[in-house]
Amino acid sequence: MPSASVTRIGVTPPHRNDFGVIGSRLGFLLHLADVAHMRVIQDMLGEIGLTATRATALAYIRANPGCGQTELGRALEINRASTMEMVNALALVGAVERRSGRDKRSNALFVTAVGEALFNQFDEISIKVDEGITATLTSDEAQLLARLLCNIRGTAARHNSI
Amino acid sequence: MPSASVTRIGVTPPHRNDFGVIGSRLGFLLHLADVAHMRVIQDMLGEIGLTATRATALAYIRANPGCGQTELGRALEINRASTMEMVNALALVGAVERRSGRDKRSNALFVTAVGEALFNQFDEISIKVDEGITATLTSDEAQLLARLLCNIRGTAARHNSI
DNA sequence: TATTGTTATACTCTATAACTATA
DNA sequence: TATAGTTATAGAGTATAACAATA
Repeated sequence: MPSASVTRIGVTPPHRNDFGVIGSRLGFLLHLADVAHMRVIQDMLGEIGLTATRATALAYIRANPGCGQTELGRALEINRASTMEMVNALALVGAVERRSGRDKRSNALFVTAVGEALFNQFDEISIKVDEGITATLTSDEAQLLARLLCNIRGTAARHNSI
Repeated sequence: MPSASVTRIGVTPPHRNDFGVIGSRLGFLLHLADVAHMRVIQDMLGEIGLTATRATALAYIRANPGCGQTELGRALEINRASTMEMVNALALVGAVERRSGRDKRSNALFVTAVGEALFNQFDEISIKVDEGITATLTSDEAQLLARLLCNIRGTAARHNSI
């Protein structure tokens, strides 16, 4: 997954693990859940040489072959300069290729065979981690959770774009 | 809230907003929701001169007056060196005080009057953002969501500690 | 020996600003 | 004028490693 910052919140004992009134807020719980989840993801991705951002970039390029860097950057919500460095990192390991794009300014990005293999490893990790989440849920709950998370994102995104 | 990294995922048009199979994974949706939510939080906290990590530190010290730096660092899941700098930042604006601790090695951290006022502003923001989340939910859903998020965190945290 | 705080240093990720070339 | 890519530089946040004082 592309990388913005997952603000950390307390977990590891020994500590009193008490944040007062803040500790019961839904937004706080959402963040705690995501930080713990992202830590698992990052640890597992680290073993195959990916970061969450780069893995998401790989997924985006794979789903949108021939996309340009600017478009990728918008999808990942990072600017062109940051996108540049990230594509460089993926190109360096041979996972992504820059080809000539629709005009002489733009690149067209493609996942290589190496990148495809890397993506498959990422996908396995993603599936395994998701199984860890859904294991604690009924299938109704999983479906509801997906809907609620989309709602939260939609509400927040609307706020962000105003 | 203390700060770990919220890995970013695509939001802003124009882009095809398609991450393929990854896009439907619960962990991915969880992260998208949290990134959007944390962006709102960080923006609002920025207006009162706080970061999410520092605000959470403030909440922890307030809930655990006299706690030491090491304990705080464990609660925030950052190491002692990072904790040092964060307490420095809070002390610099007069929100937190270091007093002598239970032995001559350790500090005891306290929220000052300035810090209390700052916390109240943080709390207002936290409440307002949470209202944005719960506005899209029934109260049953909100309660369920809280439980599910705690489950996810618990499962992931267990994984992290092995 | 272990713990607490501290300092110095370095790394990662992202941002800003300015430049080139195309459109 | 606006857009795509690029480069150089800087900032925030965290980590590692080493040190002093204390337990």
